[in-house]
Amino acid sequence: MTTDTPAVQTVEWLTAEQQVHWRSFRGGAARLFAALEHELEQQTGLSTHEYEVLVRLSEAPDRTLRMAQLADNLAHSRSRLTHTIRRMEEQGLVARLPCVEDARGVNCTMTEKGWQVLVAAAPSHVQSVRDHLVDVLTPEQFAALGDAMETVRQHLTGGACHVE
Amino acid sequence: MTTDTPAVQTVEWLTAEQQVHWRSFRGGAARLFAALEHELEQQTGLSTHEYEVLVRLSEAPDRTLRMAQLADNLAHSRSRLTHTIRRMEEQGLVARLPCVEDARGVNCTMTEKGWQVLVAAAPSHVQSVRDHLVDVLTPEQFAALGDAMETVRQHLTGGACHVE
DNA sequence: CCGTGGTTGTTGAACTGTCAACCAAACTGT
DNA sequence: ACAGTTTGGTTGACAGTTCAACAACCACGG
Repeated sequence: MTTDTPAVQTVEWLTAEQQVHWRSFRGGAARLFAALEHELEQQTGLSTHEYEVLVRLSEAPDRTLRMAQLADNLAHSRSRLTHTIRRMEEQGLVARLPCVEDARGVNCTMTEKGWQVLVAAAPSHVQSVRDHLVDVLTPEQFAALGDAMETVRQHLTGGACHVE
Repeated sequence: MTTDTPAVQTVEWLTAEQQVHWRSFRGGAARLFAALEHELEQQTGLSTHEYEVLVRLSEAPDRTLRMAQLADNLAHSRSRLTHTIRRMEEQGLVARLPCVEDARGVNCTMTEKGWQVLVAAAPSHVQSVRDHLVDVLTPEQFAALGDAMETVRQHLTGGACHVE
């Protein structure tokens, strides 16, 4: 944006080429995530959010994480996570335990059933990711995609973190 | 789950490197879209879905599209679009008219108010896209991102590509 | 020790999206 | 002409998300 132009348009618009790329990105990402969500749901009964919860827990020490850490990992709001975990607890996939060091805290851990469900779900999900993303691109394209989005992610989480 | 999980399955897992890229992509895209959604909502009161509806209509002949075309453009379900359009109609942003050629059809058109709202919203949204995506990457990175996701999109839509 | 302010997590209401059922109009084949 | 099928769009119930308010707890300075 220019400093002192009182012109009608102080905004720097996207070039035609940039707009094409932006729309490809938005449209492609939306369709990709929708397809993955749909296939995971059909094949395993899990939503991608539930799946991600199980993945994070499976990688944590004692397969346990504080609610806040889990929320940060997933970039979900606290309340959203509370609701998700309550539903998963009802299904027996996870359990909540009070946190010893901090009485405010809640430790979320995955149950044996949760582990089984994850192990059963992972193969088909990985296959979906390969089918619709990894194997569709050249290794160089896929690596470039990952690198670019890592830059975007770090910029969003490092720099001026918006309110909320 | 980690890639060196005992592979009982015959599934081809992601390599460690692929997994890093996949997670960067998923995490970066999720945070990016969340940030854009949040900023657009704060600055203009529109959701990104409503914004996209207005964009598509603004580009169509007579600023009018059939419901099904709009739904396909946005990759939204019919019922979702019906709900969205009903809400936007209540806000006076769009209007629905019966379709002459096909009595089943409904033409959705944007009102003058809808146009004004879009014109007012576009600059800040474009700026958000620049701030969090376009200007964070090199032009080459951004172009590669767009190209890769265009490939993904075409693969998912069966190669049938209507220009967005 | 008390109070103030920040953090952690939950709750319930309002909103948005999903899914299946549905109606009406258009095509299809006989 | 007409039953059967397909397409276009809507509806209502349900599931998931957001938002603001809240309760409980920590941490730090009088």
